[in-house]
Amino acid sequence: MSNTHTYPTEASILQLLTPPQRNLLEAKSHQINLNCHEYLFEKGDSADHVYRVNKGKVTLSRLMPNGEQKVFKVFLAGGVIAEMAVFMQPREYPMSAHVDQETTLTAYSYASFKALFISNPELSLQVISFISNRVGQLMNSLDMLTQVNANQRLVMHFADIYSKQKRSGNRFTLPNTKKVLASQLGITPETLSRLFKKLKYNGLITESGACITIPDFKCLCREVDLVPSIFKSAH
Amino acid sequence: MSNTHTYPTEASILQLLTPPQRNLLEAKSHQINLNCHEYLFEKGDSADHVYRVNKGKVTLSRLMPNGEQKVFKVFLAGGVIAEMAVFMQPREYPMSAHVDQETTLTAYSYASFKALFISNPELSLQVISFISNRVGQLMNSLDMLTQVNANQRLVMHFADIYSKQKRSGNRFTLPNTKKVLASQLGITPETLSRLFKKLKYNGLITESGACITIPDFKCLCREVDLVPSIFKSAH
DNA sequence: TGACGGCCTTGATAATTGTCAAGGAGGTAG
DNA sequence: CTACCTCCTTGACAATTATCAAGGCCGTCA
Repeated sequence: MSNTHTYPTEASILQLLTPPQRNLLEAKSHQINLNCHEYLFEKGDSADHVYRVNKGKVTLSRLMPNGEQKVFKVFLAGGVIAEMAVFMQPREYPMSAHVDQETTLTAYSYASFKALFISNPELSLQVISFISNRVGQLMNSLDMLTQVNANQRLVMHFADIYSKQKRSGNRFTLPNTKKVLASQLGITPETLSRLFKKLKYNGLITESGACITIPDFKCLCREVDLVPSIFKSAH
Repeated sequence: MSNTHTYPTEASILQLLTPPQRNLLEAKSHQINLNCHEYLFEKGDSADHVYRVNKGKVTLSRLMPNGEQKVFKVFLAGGVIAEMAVFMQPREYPMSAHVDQETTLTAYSYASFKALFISNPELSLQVISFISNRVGQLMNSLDMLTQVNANQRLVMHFADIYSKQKRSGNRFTLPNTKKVLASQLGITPETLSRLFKKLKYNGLITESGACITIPDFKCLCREVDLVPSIFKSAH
């Protein structure tokens, strides 16, 4: 589970900044090093910084009503963490972030962002657009997770990963362990294992290590009763 | 299903405005009347306006992969519609809004909001906060709908409604039909009916028309394996 | 090397939820 | 008043998913 190659990262607030604005932010940033099993922050901590992963891996998770730890998201190099949390009120991280390998990050303070926004009204507008889009995506996920079954969720997740990894052909790499994947899909590892088994048995996917190949995407969609048009919203 | 009494409304962007800002917006607004079975907008329409419900009821829904219409939300008098959609890119409504009774609304244009934000950087900051909070709420809903069972979702929904209706005692009123409620919870009407039946049989809730009474909330939580602390996030 | 501890898989079984079919209650249009 | 129509309920059954238990695989660490 090493990640020497970099994955394309999702859009972040940082990309809305012009080079001068970005320099201003970088000038006030500082570096952080974390060792295995350390926490970047815990749920409830004052949300004073946005972090960018330079090397390593950060896992965001939260405690569920049943007492289990649910993985919300995993950030690799390039990922930007807590870009929403610092603007929420009360300004507290809504979940915990820990690392299980040596990780280096850049920390940008809430105050720097605030200063940038105040002095750049057009930037603020872009940020409002950006976050509104995130709201739209979340509403889509919300339907997705309630209206479709586990099989369909898995395929949609494949499409999601695939669209973020602009690599050759019809292959992509699972960024996490299957246990984590199951947690993200809201199913148990056992159920996930069985879904994989069935898809492989039917020749709809091929698995070699963490690498998945999908010979015919439309065929896969048909199998699980999904219209391919859904994937326009993926990205 | 008349709604002569008003329900407390959720927080909206409009409430962030100072009186002068609000006046500016109102000056450029216009009124809209809709009759039964008319559409306010349909999914994909250019999202040029935010609407405020003055009288009547507006239902937001979207077409699911399986071809069914899923109700996302119902707005009564005071509700503010599409306050996020107008800032998304592409600027299109992500779902459809229709009315099934005579309804009057006030329409505020995207351009007016944009002008306000550009000339009031502090307002923009507040809006960023506001939307970020919405993101946090949606992430909570997301967990909720994937990690907990239908029984627990129902009880959490009760808590949500209750917290928004600051009325006497341990009673509250269901704002929608049970069919709509089932759709919002992501279950079938049949399943919902059976959940109600079981809760009533065990004396955990009493039902009289659209009015629900919960004698002992903690007891209800215990029954469905929920820690009451979850409800701090409600509202 | 061997022991331990994750993760992944598989089987057997149970719990949850959906589907299909039918009927009652209540409202509305003709 | 009657004929619809929709919502709500209930029953029987099927599909989906979780739970419990066990074993294999593959690391790390002593």
